[in-house]
Amino acid sequence: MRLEKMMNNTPVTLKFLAEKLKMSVSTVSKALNNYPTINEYTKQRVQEMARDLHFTPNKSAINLKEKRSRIIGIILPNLLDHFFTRSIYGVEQFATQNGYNVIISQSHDDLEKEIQSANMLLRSRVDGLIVAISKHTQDFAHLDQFENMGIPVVYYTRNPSFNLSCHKVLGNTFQGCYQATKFLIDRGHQKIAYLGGPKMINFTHDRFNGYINALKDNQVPFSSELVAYTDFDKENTISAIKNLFANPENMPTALVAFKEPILFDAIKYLRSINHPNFGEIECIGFGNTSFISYLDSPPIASIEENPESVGENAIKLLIQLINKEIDIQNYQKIMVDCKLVVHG
Amino acid sequence: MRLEKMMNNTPVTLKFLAEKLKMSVSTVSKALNNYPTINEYTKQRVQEMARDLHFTPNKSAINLKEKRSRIIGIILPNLLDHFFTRSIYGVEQFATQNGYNVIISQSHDDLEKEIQSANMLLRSRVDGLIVAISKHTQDFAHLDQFENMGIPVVYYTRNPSFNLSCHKVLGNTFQGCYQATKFLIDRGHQKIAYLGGPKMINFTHDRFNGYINALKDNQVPFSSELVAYTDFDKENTISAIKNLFANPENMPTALVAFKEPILFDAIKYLRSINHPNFGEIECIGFGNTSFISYLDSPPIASIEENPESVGENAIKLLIQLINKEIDIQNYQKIMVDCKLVVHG
DNA sequence: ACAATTATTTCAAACGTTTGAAATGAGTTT
DNA sequence: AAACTCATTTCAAACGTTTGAAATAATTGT
Repeated sequence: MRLEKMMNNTPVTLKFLAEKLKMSVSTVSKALNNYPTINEYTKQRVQEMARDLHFTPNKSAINLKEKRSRIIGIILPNLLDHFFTRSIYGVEQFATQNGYNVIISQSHDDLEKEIQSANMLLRSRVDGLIVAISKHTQDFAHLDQFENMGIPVVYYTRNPSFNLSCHKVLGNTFQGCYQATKFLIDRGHQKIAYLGGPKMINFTHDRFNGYINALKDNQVPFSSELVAYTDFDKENTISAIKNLFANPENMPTALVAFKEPILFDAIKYLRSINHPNFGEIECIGFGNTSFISYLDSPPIASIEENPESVGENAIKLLIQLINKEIDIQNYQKIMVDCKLVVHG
Repeated sequence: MRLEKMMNNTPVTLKFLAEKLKMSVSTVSKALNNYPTINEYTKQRVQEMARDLHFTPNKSAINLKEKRSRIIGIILPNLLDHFFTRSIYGVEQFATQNGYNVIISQSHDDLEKEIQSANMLLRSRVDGLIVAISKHTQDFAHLDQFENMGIPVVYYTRNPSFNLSCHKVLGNTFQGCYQATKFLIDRGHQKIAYLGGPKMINFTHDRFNGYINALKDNQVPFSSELVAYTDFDKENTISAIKNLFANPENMPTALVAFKEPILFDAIKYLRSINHPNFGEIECIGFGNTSFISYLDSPPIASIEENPESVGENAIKLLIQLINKEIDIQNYQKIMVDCKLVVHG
């Protein structure tokens, strides 16, 4: 009988179960949902039949009826950056514990694709959205739509710097950079170079401020010669490094870098030119990449951004917003501390 | 007026548009779907109003009516392995081009989680499923459900070795390993060690066969001393390497490894013990990790598995199955060639 | 002016659930 | 035996769409 059903591909619905059991659809529904008004024996019969016939409730129908999907949407630039994949882990963990499923969508740092993803998730009537915006997102109409429909949005990591009226969960990148700089100072460094990231990214400045403040608080003189900026392009990184190490009078003995891949390019270059002090230069970057253990001249430490924790904070906030435990207009800003991991 | 609507949070539906426009719901629906029987002017009015009021069709309702979701499910072990994230890229690309959206779900190599993911996707009535099974998947009931409901499933990369009756898309790991071994032979190596992966993984043997056949075809003598197996545990890799390099009479000059992270552990170990021939040993592993450029003693080449292409082949096959261009029972097996990438 | 044609709009049912209200049935009480 | 409980089941409407058939309106030909 099961086979028949499957052969002609009529899906098993409540109605089908009801006919088989000669009872009404509502009894079947209530039995499966364990309503107290349904007789125990009836429940048993229904549940057994449902199991035997592999009844699978149709989520579309339920969503339609319940006016919610129990789906959380995530939009992020890409899945190749371990920061994001690790953050997803934190989101998923807590989401599934709370009965939510997660749809992940990549923007590939393309605004058009981000808009498409947003529209798709809106049509799917996600109950909430977690988003790390693309590099090029200036206009937020496609994301504002959600709030306009009462669907809460939490921005994480990459977020609209100027626009204060939104929920944010961010790595405390100031604190991370401060800590790293302080660590190097404590190890006796007085000439600490800072290699910053793209100036458009909003936390570039926070990181720089962490560096500056650590110097100041520890009476280490600041020199603008020791600061340079790059992006993720190798050539630019090399020319930035050339500048930093240009003045023999003011030669850095340590380096704090915006992100590990950039740092690796820098280290590689310094070694390739056989820089005289290469062995003594101590480096730290944001990231804590697992590959560090394979490097011959590894950074002395990493600034671990705790992406899982960032993700977890984002989903926790989002669920509170969904449950209206926090008013959607009561905009929150959560900072997640970084941790300095010293490599051994 | 829009604001009112949004304030009391009544979502904009076809019915709402119809009332505003004083026409029937079906006219509105047909106008939005550009039915030829609807008057041009009416279409304009409807579309304008829909735009102004930010009408967003409810996908659940559409899915329910159309009995399909235009969603493809993907289940894979995790997102930290770049093989998988790169393969997703291939899937997404082609899927969105064909009007499908993608839901990604991680099993974390846990059977229980894989079952949950499968059930979730089944309830969501995905139109098709692409899956790389977990390490521990022996029983396939949770995946067979899909085919029983007429939903096609394509297994990719990790797949049930014994069970022939399923659709598969695989990297041609035999060819990849053959090519790598041949490359080393052509460079004059006669003592090529082979470091294999976990024996449970089904393509471990294919790779070994690639190695063996390349030796045979080129009249290089095979020695079982030159073969060892490990898993992803560093300790086991080191003891495997110790065995491979134990006999001074039979010292390898080259090494083919199952996967790059394993190879990196091996290289690291060999250097750490200051192996006398370290500089001459040429290594190749599966993967083509982007970090290779930062290593001091990088592999001479990588076996690029073309994950994007594997993903693309999987989704193409799946869509053909969904469209019934290929019969669901007509099980396909597609092999995607690897490419040897020589590092420069 | 009237039928015949064509263009356009509306009706109504369906998709698979959920759920409060109404109906039924079986005991209990008087 | 009528009235009242209480447990259990069923009814019926609703969620937001789509779509073939039926209805209506507009246009044409005679």
